[in-house]
Amino acid sequence: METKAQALEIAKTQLQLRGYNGFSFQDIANELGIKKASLHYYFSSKEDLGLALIEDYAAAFQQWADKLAELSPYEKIEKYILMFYSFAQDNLKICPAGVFCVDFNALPVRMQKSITELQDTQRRWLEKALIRGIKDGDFKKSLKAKDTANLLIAACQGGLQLARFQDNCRVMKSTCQTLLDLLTDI
Amino acid sequence: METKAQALEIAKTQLQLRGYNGFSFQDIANELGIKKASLHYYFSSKEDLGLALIEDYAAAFQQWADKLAELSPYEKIEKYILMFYSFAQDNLKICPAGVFCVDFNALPVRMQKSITELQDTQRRWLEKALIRGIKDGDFKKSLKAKDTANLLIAACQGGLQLARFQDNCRVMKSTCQTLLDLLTDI
DNA sequence: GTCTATATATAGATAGAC
DNA sequence: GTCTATCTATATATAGAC
Repeated sequence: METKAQALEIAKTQLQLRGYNGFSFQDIANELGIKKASLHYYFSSKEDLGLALIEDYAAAFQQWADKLAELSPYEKIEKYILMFYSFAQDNLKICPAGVFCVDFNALPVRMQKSITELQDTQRRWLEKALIRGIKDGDFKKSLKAKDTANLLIAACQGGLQLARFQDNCRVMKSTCQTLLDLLTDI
Repeated sequence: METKAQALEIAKTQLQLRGYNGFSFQDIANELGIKKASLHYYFSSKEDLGLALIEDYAAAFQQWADKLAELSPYEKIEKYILMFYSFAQDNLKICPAGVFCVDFNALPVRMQKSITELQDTQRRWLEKALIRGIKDGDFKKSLKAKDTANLLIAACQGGLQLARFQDNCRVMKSTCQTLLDLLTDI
């Protein structure tokens, strides 16, 4: 399964650097040093590869979230932002959701479903942390958890795009920090 | 110039619905009822079309901004959000910058420059409005104009993506309204 | 300005040998 | 598992007729 895992890693990088239509089996094969036809042994179609990518991201998020179970709501939100920031730090990558959103209407239905599911999972995770955080006083009492979760996601995804345009990953961090300050009572 | 303008309109719609690599000369030609080869009379290459698209957006923004000269800083920001919201209302379109950001690394250099220029223009416009708005008390005194401008752009672009995923344009509006409330002292 | 015809490149995908 | 060879579809792009 070594080759399959390697192929997935390469695909993930390409996806976040050049978009879903911005890389091909050929690109992955080149980097892997095999022929593109060989890749069909692991992924019968590009849709198949696309689904594997999304599942991989979903599994990684689940694993990541499990590790943070003991942290405070505020710390969880901080870590969430840092997870996205680590994308920007790595060659100004943007997030997979931002990538798939663009050609969403042109994607196979199964991929559309898988992506929205992943987004829903993340939004619910944020919302849950925010509900407790608002109650505990980590965040402003006046906030609505649902709207705030959406705003956080938007700031992260939008922040990554700003970083790429401005060729400076710190822009993403300061943008999200500005929001974080606004969410806490000062 | 009628046909050229029509082609640009179709391209703009396709761009915001399916991404830059998500439509072809063929698609435009079909909708226009001509042959794809004929389009090369107006746009010698897809890069040429891409540049025309960006210039078109830039001109539209300039025109839009000029009309708002008399408004208060707060009203300007409100209008800025509404401009993006009108994208979401129209078949859950996302913004051109969000589209081009994804395949940015795969785009011709001239397009990259043109896009970042457009983004810079919008950011400077926001920043200028915010500097006055913060001074006038429209917005919180503690805000930094530059960071706030970035946060607003991120919320708009990210909000459009959320709307598409959640298949609900109002999500974009409530997300930005949540931010707007945070930016004003309440 | 628009057409037909064609060139060229590349994508995703399959068949079958090794 | 990986290869060669091949198929089909589609993209951008050009030449030249009308």
